[in-house]
Amino acid sequence: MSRSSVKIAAGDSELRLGDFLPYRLSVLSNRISRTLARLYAQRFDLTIAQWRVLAVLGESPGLCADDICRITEMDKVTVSRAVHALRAQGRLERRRDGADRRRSHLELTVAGRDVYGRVVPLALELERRLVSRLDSRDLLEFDRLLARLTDLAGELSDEYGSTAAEQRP
Amino acid sequence: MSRSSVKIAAGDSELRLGDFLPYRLSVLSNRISRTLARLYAQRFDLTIAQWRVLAVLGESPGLCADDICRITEMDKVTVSRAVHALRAQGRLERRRDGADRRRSHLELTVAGRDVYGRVVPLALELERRLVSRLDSRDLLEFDRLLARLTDLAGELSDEYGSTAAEQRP
DNA sequence: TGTATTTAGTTACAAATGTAACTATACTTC
DNA sequence: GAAGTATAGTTACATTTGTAACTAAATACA
Repeated sequence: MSRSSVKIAAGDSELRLGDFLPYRLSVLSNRISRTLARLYAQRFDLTIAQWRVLAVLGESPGLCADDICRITEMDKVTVSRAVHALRAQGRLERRRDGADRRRSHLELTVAGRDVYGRVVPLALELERRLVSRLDSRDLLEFDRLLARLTDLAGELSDEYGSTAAEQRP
Repeated sequence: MSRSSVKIAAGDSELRLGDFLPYRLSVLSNRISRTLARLYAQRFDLTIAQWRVLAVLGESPGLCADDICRITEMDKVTVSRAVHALRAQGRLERRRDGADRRRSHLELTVAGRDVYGRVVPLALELERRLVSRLDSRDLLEFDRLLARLTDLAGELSDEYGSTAAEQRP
């Protein structure tokens, strides 16, 4: 098992992959994402990216692709492709902005809202099943720490991104 | 910002992507993974998969590819490719098992151990910088909940997975 | 003006990843 | 010990995904 009960960052100079936080987060996130992806793909013919675009537009109709990029942290190519796919499926429409004609406002069609209405309960159910076995105090705590770490990871990403930019040929 | 302080699974039937646990975990994991991937790629010409193989073998020399699959939760194709790349880079050698000749035991070369020795401190440093701003009680708590959720996510994945396609090995 | 820069979004290409089929060896059981 | 099954690992193909270059429109500014 583990060297000690404090697995993360034990001040050690050796590494155990199984205790390494980035790795452990990736395993958790992948397990959940794979499960969801299977659900979306099998029942609704949606990828994760398409689902996210659908989710954002279901919540906030009329956003443009760039808004979705910022909100979801997906890059613009990913969003562009998801939007195209959803348009091809007749689940989304776009309407050019009158003032800025580079921009298009995106909205779910009736079919899009229908899928949205069917996916959301399943997604929430999966989330509920995942967390229902934590007591509410733990859940609240996890929620808080997750938010905090996400902020910290953002800062860290900025630091490393700018300083390590050209260390190697 | 959020509807309430308890963001996750508030018993609601509406979904806010920004509060949705699978999404939030994915954002956190991706922020960290991107940062690390950049680090590994720029300074050591390593992908995440290659790094993981390196990490496992640095910790436990002589494992075979299949052991690495089980330990890392990567699939065998991913591992096979990472092993090939590391061999091509002269960072890893394999030695056929005498008793079972389908199997090869994998070991880092001198060059491999050298890279390993240089990556580990950077990886640990990144982890340490990430968590150093949580107090140790919070960290311990996060550690515990992360492990718990990962177990639960495994169970959930099995449940959802078994309904349609294949079982997990 | 008009020229340069920025921004929204797309296209084209390259790298990575998953699925499935395949090879080779080992194991089981009759 | 032959025939069928299981396992380790690879190859081939299809999808997905990221990177970079591009188009078109808007903005800055000289």
